[in-house]
Amino acid sequence: MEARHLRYALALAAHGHFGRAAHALGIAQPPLSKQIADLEREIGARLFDRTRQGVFPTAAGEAFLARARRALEEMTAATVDAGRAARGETGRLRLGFIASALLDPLPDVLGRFGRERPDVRLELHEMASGRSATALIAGELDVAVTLGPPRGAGAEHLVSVPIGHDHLIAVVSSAHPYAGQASVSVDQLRRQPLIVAAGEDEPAVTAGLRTLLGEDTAALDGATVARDVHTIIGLAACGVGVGLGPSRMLSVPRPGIRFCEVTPRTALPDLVLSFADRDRSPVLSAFLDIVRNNCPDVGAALDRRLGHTRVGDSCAKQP
Amino acid sequence: MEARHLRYALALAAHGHFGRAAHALGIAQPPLSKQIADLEREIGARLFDRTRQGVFPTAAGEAFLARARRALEEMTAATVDAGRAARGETGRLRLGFIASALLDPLPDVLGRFGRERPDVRLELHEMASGRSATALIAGELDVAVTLGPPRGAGAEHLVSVPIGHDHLIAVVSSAHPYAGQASVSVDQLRRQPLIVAAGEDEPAVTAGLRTLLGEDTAALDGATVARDVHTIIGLAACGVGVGLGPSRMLSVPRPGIRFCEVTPRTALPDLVLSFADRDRSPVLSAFLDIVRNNCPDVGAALDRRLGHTRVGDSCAKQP
DNA sequence: GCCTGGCGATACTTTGCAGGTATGAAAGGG
DNA sequence: CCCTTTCATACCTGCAAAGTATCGCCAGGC
Repeated sequence: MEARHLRYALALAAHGHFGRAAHALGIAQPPLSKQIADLEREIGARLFDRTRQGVFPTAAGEAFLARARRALEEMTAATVDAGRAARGETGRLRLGFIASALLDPLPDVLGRFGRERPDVRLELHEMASGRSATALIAGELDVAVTLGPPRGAGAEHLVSVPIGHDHLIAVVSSAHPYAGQASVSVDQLRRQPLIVAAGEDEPAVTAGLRTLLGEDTAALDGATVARDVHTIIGLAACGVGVGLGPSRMLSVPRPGIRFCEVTPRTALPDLVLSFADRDRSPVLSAFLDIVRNNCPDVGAALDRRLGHTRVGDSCAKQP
Repeated sequence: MEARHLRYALALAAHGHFGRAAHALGIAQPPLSKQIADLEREIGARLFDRTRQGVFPTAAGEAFLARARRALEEMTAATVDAGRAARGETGRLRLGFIASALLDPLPDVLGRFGRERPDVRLELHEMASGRSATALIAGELDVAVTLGPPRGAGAEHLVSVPIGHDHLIAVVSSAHPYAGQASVSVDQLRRQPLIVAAGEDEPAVTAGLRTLLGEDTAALDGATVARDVHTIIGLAACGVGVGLGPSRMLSVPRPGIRFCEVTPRTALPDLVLSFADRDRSPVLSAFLDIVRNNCPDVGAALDRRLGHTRVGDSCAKQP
């Protein structure tokens, strides 16, 4: 049975007349008679009563037509849904991100994306950079925002572009001795309990801190390890010690705390956006477009990485 | 788009390999490639990613395949449903019947029918014979059980067979003077208030009573008209008068009442089953089969009426 | 590095069937 | 009783689906 048979049967039922139904279908009457006859033979039951007063569906015909209508609806919906998915209007985007990214670039990007693509399901997974990288390589994520570019087995199949620079700053309670200072030195830091958000899953940050503090591993090893920047700020506000985190923290001012620069100024690993280089998903491409529009320099970096293979070509029509 | 395209796309997705999918479909590989290419061109989007590791649906492909699966399911369901409807396993039977038919033939017939055809929706409409007849002619009923064969415009297109004979009996309260009698005479009836269930919608019964009681129209005109036999019995039990009704009433014995024959014995119009002679609905034919099996003489009458045009031929396969 | 094998795409041929034209058969209506 | 209407049948044509042969491409192995 072919879709043609369904269309013909529905037209015949709608017009109640072979000649008019055939005309509406743009074919002659005999082919319609034959197709209906073929259909009835295949079904093994008469679907239409041919009377002088017109052609009417039998009970079997009514049952058939109800299903036929739904089948054709599904078929047109298949085309529509596929088109929407191809244009990235529907689908899913699994994003892994480091918590601090929620401070600066993500709110804008996710807001725009949600507004532009309301029917795309955004799956947001806050995780450390190392876990994002492995999940991305394993195909469990579509995009990742990490501190520093992903490393390790499989990372060569990822495209990574920096989407934000950062340097280290300190945060202390307003009551802290350093609270009035514009900046704190490395020596001052060594003399205080530290609060950092750098475990084994954030190798780039850990390495940066180690370089800054020199061989004095004691200061770092004794530091309180927080899971994210909000915890750093919270602990610092309690006076537990000096919090060390990305300058992105400045975007969340809060009473009872003070921020200080760290001298010497210490660059942190870039905030990096990564995705599989084979991934031509239109949803991903829409996401990248938004990231591109959000910060022009990122767009340039993206274009450099992707060369002339524009993401999104996969849904282009043939000439 | 044709159903073929859906089947091919699903096979390709299932096998992840053009060659094997084509083999499973019983065609060669190039036609499959072409059909998939045609489909993708029609949709305007690539549905499958051809990689070294295999052929995988894109996001658009996944959306398409989900709908395609449902469309094909609807199509097979269309065949199945049509077949069941053609065999009379599903559908609807609208039956109009006179209330007294519920005393004798209907309980058996409806019980069997419900057991044999559990998926047929039985629509039961208790109504007077006249209304049944007009509803049947208007196509609002499929079968009718009436007192006497339907008459009037359009009745010639109905097939009617008697399914039960009846004669008039009387019913009185146990306290009634006639209660001890085996039978009551016409003279005795004329001397008592009567209770009958014969209005203008039951012309055959009214005519029968008028013949019995002769020119003394007063007895009949003054009679209480009940809507059904149960009301006749109820009123008679209250001592309101002498109830006159079909002998079928005997099948509902009840304390506090007595039944008496009426002399002379007076035949009532036959209980008649009617349906449109053009109606070849398999559900109707199944219903008639049950009626036929329930009482052999009815079967013979049915066969005589229908001649060699067996009901149910409409769903026979061509040779 | 080159060969080889596997896979999908392409080119060309064949064929089956959808669709067109002409006509027949049956049943109402004037 | 003929004529019209309507669906079915017969036969022909052309397109497109399927088949055959081959190409191009990439990967993996010697």
